[in-house]
Amino acid sequence: MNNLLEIKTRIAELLKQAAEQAQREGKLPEVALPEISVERPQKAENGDYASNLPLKLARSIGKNPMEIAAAIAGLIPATPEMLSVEAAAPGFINFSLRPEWLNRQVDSILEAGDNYGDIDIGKGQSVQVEFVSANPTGPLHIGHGRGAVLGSTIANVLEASGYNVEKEYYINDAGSQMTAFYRSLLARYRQANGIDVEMPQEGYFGQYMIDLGREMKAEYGDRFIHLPAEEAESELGKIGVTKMLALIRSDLGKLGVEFDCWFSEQSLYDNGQFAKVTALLRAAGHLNEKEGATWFVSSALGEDKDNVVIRSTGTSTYFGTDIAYHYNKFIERGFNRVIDIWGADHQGHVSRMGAVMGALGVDPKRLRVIISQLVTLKRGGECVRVSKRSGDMITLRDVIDEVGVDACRFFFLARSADSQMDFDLELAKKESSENPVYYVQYAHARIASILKLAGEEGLDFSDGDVSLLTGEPELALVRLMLQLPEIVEFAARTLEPQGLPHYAQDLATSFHSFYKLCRVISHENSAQTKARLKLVAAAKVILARTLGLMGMTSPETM
RNA sequence: GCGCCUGUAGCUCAGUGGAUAGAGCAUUGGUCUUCGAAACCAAGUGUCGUGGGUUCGACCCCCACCAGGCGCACCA
Repeated sequence: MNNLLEIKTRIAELLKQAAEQAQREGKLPEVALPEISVERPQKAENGDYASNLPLKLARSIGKNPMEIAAAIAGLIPATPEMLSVEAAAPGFINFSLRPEWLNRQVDSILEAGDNYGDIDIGKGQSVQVEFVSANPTGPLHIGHGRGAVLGSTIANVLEASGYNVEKEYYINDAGSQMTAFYRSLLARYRQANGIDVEMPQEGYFGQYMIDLGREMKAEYGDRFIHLPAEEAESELGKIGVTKMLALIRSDLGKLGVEFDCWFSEQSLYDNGQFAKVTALLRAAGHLNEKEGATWFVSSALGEDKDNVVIRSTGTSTYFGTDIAYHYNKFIERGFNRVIDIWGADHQGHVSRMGAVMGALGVDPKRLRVIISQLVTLKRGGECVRVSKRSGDMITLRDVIDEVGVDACRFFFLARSADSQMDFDLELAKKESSENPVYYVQYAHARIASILKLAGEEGLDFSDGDVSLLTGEPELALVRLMLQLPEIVEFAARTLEPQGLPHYAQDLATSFHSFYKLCRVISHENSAQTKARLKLVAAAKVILARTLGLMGMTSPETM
């Protein structure tokens, strides 16, 4: 038994066996047992784990929960790791771990090293996490940053949970927004060449397009001026998209986000996959023709209405290609699970994708769409615009430069994807410089500094005896460190990683508090010094792992 | 009008149907001759939007309403 995740399962088994034994012995009536939940009490005085099984049973048994609790608790055998099993009002059974078991785990943590926290709920299943996927029509804004941080962290957590993870960026390099981008670029390029032309109405008016037009002129001169518009658009467009993607890739790199695969929407047409999928759907009766367009009959699958997949002009809609894209994900590439992270403006798209799963014969549970709510950027309470369609904007890069990568990541992660958030630049800078981002990193740097000192003094603590770690601050820190696998498990199961930053803060608090109360390197007590150095080294492992999962750095000095 | 999300401390936000609802910021008081004071310790603040319901027990589940956001295209 090497971590608390296993202990939790073990406790549930013990409870089940004890309850069944009580029933056999006639101490409890024979009723079906409810699902046994084992939780972590909020108050330390209630032990390390608790179960509400007696409270749940009281319903069907019609007995006082405390009596049930006492009956069950009395039948739970002694185990090497458990100090006590107690019935507690109003009907809990509380479990406390032995200090001598707890402190021994410090050695396990050191042994596991960077792998501590790994669990195996994924069992090698393949899962694709697709996120950001912004049109390559301009720089990323703060909202994309939120999706990027969320997606990369979810990918990290799934990886740590035993999944085989692939991170993908879907490049919308086809469709009407790209056409608008091409036309805008041609207009700006012509303007850069001194030709007085108007921007297309649906165009991208940001300053970056003017810059891009000038850049094209600087690099290619008037090469595209004399081409027919269509040809110029396409030639310029190809180069422009490449440049935009490079920009996006570098912005994401700055945020610490990298992808395994950049998947082109256009490729779905080029390799015939779109045609293949529409043929399949048509054969299965999911498509019909109406008003000159081809519709997906989602109303037959429980949706409010049908949706166009191929316009009367013959081009596919976003929805249409997304069907082919998901066919590709599930059928062609065979991912066991797919997680799509979309912005709030794609909300309406979610339920019809569910219908698509049905039409493709794929279990809808294999697709999970996470909607990350809007981010409004503020500066001292004033709204700042982030739209790339019009005018000046603050880009993701600007925010990272101003606030810092680690602070950005921490801020995004601490909030649930479901809540829309105000990102106040002033507040973010202020809070991050004082707390909680640097607070956590400071704990790591402090530990690094202690270990450095130990090294300078030639202290070898590899033979440290962790059983000496019996003080309350020491054990409190150990208890918290051992929770990492549970934090990872929860995040992986719910795909909500906001537990990580909160856990990181708790760890830091526990460490700082320990540090204040317990002198680590002491010349009077070499055995205690060695034991505490082990504890501190293990705390460093846990902090670094937690920060690593969040995609944050673990500084040795600050 | 319909759908999704949100409403918790002055502010920004956590909160797996359970035991006295939490953290940071801000505010107020203490702590540095010893390993990093970017730290520690202590104090205070809540009709958990409102009203019903389910339950032994609800911030959490259900219904209605109020407020804010986002969708509801042959845009993406």
